[in-house]
Amino acid sequence: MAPKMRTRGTTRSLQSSNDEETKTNAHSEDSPLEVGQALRGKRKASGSGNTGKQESSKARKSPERPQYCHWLMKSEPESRLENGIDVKFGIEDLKTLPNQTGCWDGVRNYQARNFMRDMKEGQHAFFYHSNCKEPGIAGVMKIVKESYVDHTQFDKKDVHYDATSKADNPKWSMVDVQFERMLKRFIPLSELKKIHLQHKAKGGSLNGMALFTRARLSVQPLTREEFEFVLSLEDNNPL
DNA sequence: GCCAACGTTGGC
DNA sequence: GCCAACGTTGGC
Repeated sequence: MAPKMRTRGTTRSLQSSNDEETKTNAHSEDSPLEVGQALRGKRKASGSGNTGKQESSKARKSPERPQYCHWLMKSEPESRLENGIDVKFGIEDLKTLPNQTGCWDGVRNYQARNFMRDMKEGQHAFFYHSNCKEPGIAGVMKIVKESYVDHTQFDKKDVHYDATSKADNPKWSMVDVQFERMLKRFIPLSELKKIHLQHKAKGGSLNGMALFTRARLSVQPLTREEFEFVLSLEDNNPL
């Protein structure tokens, strides 16, 4: 493996992939849940799901979560220490890994985790730079391995070690991502925000973009329309 | 199951 | 560095 670095909290870190456990498959049934669609308003107390277990109640019957096939994943491109460890991991760092591929570990938020569990091989995700001088979308990556157990949850030395997660029932998952390309130009959050506001007022593709409606989620879904709209901005002049 | 306290995210 | 937004925890 390789280096490892992490991003904050829910965001991720990475290391080269390799699978040790390819078969682990986290997915299992344990499913997830929460949220997805539900969350509408504010978080309802019941939590959204939360902990892996409780959702059981049957409340949710439907395995029906809307099927998304495009994603946005946040990571911090600038150095920042968390428990003495640098969590920096920008798109340039991903390019540096063997095969330009790494595992997106360190996600410790159930909604974000569940979105990763929904990811399918071959789908695309934007690499978003957060908590930095110029936040925004830097490039595109591809999901190259579907969700499996995030080993960092059991590593006491890791920033995202989770003492509450048991080996026989791991809480956290990760996927492997491969760098695909940089955007032709960096699309800053400020520009996306202006467009979002316009679209909210008069209609448009970025009307309900999760980046604004669920700002703190580090792994979020995009509709095809949103994904394509963002890509179309590459050829425009900055707003 | 409710909800106040607490912790984290992440823009600014 | 500040702090608003919001997810999580835990008492009751």
